[in-house]
Amino acid sequence: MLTDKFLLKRRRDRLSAEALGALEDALTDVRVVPARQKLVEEDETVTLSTYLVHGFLCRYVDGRGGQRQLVAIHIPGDFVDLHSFPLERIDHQVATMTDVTIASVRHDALNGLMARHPALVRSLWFSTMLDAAISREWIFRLGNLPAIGRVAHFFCELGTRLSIVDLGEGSTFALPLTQMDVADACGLSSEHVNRVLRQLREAQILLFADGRLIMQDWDKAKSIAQFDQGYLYVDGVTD
Amino acid sequence: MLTDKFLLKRRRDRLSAEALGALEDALTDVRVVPARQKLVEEDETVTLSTYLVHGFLCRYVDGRGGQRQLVAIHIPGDFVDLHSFPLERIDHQVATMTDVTIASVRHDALNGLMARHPALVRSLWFSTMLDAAISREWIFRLGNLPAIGRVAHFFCELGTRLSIVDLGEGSTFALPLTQMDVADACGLSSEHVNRVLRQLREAQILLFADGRLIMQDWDKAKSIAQFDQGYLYVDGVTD
DNA sequence: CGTAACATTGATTTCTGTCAATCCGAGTGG
DNA sequence: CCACTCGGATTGACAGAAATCAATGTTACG
Repeated sequence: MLTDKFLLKRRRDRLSAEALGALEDALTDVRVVPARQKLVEEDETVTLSTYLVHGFLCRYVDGRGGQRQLVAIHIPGDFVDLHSFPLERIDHQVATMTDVTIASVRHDALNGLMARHPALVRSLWFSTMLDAAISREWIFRLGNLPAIGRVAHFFCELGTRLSIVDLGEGSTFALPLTQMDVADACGLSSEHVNRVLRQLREAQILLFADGRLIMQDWDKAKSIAQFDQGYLYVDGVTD
Repeated sequence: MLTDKFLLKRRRDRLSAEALGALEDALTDVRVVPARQKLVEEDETVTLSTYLVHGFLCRYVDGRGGQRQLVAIHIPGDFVDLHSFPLERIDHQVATMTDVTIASVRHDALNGLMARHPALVRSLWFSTMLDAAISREWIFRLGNLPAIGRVAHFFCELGTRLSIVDLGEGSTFALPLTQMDVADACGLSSEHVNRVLRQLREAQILLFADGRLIMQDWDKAKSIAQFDQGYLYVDGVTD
């Protein structure tokens, strides 16, 4: 099922099998898109939303000087731009980071779906609020953490999110991003990210290379990152 | 009416008079709270949401070192923590910045309201998505702008938002924040904010003193801030 | 084999934080 | 009415973090 990972461990059980089935059926136009392609342009009026089945996707804002600020990273199970459903227009770019498999839902189909399955409204709204909670944490990361903390926080978040949807084995995660991507997410230069990654590697905290993230010491990483997964709203975890 | 400013110039007309009236009626417990009080604590389970009638309010995350990172500022007409309705728990603190007048809506009342007025769902969801769009812009501000740009961007945003709800006269806005508040929002030290404010003042771009913001040169301010109000979703403005 | 994208390292500059001191205005209490 | 205090604003000197600039290395791939 395409929606296997949708809200996994995040109150997924509040959705009836029927509602989930209806959502699954509304997902059409499953397709593969190659890495590094723009999917949606800023200011576009949007009439459908994208659900990510496989691969990594990002949303970003372009600065004047050609810099790029990532505002979100999406992993399988995420609705990428569901916020465009209430907003109707999008204020940033959406692009693939790796080869991805995506599916689409037409906004008019969503309207019908929600009318028939009221519980779905809450789940979809909740899903967009999860993204918002993650955005807030990114604000904290950028505003309050030094470079090493930002990078550690970024990887703590992604490791945790990947675990939630059962991607990764133990502390090893497939994460085929470049150091430039990490830099764009953390508001740092790629050179500095490189230096920080060396520090983290030498301190045996985490290893990021060859498109793989290995969390060697979660406790130390969380401490440096001031990371607390509460904002990810995992079932049963308040922490 | 309490809800006079709710979604003003933001598709407010999509709400019928009945729906808006029902929302107004659901707002109870109108009260005044003094400046610098916590309203909601992190990790609290929340059963009601706060609507801001008058004054300024903020949401923030505490860092380990006692630093404070603002993640949102709210002005009259904003639902402060409507996101707690789908999330049910809150992952940050809510506090007043000035004396405020607030009203509350019980979440169970919202459920009933939404059942009777389906259009209200979209409006409330939209309102939380506006907050999310602002969060994304804060990420851009913190990740990509130098100090002077961050401060200018912060004031461009607040000036624009205050204009939208008809607060402020011309380019003058009552904005009774401290330099420390600005620092906490922009991820800077208060000393540096002070220096940056002097630069902006000497360049005749903007003036922030005595609880008042005066935008002297919007164009220059927007340019330094790389500010584009598209993300505020003002009716008819795509810009 | 050559090229291009990405990673790595070093030298230097720039920006911003920290520390320390002073200033100012609004209240407060004697 | 005036000294006092306190929170906030201001300024300067200095230290530290991260950007920038410049090379070099490495790998994958056509």
